[in-house]
Amino acid sequence: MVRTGRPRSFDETQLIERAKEVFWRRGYVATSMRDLKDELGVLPGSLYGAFGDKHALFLRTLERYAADTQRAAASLRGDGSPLAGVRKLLTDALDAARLSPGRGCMLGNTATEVVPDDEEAARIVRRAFGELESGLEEALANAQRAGEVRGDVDCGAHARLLLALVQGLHVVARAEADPGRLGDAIDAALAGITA
Amino acid sequence: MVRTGRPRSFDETQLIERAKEVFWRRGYVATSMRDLKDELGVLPGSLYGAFGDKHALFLRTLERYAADTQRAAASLRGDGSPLAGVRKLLTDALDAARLSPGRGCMLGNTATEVVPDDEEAARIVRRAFGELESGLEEALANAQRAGEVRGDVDCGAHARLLLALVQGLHVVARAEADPGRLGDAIDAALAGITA
DNA sequence: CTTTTTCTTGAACGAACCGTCAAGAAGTGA
DNA sequence: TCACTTCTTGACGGTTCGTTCAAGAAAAAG
Repeated sequence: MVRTGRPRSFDETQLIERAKEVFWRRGYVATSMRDLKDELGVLPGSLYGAFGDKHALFLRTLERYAADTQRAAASLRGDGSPLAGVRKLLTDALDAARLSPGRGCMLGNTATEVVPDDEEAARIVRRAFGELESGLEEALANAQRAGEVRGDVDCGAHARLLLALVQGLHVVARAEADPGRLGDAIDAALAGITA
Repeated sequence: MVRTGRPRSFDETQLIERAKEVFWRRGYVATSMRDLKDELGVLPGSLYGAFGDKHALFLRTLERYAADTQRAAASLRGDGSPLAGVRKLLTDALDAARLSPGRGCMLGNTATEVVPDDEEAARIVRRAFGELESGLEEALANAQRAGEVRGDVDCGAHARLLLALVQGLHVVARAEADPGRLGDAIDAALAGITA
């Protein structure tokens, strides 16, 4: 069956990408449908027709963000020094916080702002955090096998530490006049486990 | 000059304390003046008369929260094992997250939600984070002198690590089904520096 | 072409928002 | 008691919120 009727004037995927930027920067509650209309250049009727309502659109953008995070976690399994990969994930997070202050990590923002009142958003965030944690744990275990990390280190516990550290860096960097000052916190976290 | 006119029917300090709970739990934007009216049992006219507007009342509650945090940071300078004090501060944070899920740390919540658009709130959060950081650094230095922490540890860097860890624990705990699982992240953070 | 279907447009809706205000209540000072 | 001051009360205004909808536009199907 071929699809009939007037075609969409916008690309849905691209629209979600741009809506993601808005929700990421401003948060769920503070972003109004008027904001989205202005920033996306799409009138309310079309937005509601394509996505349902504000909450559904938000979940779509959050899922997209989570998918990006999953890709970053998966790249930890790539080749090269596992420990260097872990360090890169941490410094990338801090660099992002330095370059785009006031944006943070959308998963952390969502955990803080909407998770208490939104079980669907909670599931997405929980899964993304879980993937990040297990990706870090695997990478640390690989680094351990490669002799980059001391043998007595609890990789699971350290993965949780690093996950919390990433989220904490995003939070603290927002209030810091010079977020670069936090770089040595990453060194400190890794100094304790390197062989 | 003695104060004339009808006296307040409520205790201002107590009201700020209760308003703090509401803002802490729900955040700034999501808390309406109607919510405050209902939870505090004080009508709008009195609230505006006593505090000015919603933003001013919020800053009062944030300052109170920051003062509590400062007290916690100051208690790190108390007697007893400095390292044990540091550990207690971390485990207390996690316990709070376990006992009151969906509340987090009001400083971190504010850093995420309102700091990008509110320089006054930013100053309060920045100062509180600074006090926490320097309190942790002092405690670590004391622990180092007492031989509880290895001599080659950079106490400033590790203080920043622990500050970010506390904030990160609050964030990650919100999405975690069993926040207690994060306890070993604290162990991991301290295992790397103990003598 | 006509019909049918889908999308776009932008005005409009009820609800909720923050903040105000006039009237009454409850104190102090003389 | 009578002024005077301050606080309380709750209705109200102007704005913004998320959402809907009727009318017109643009494509496919026959």
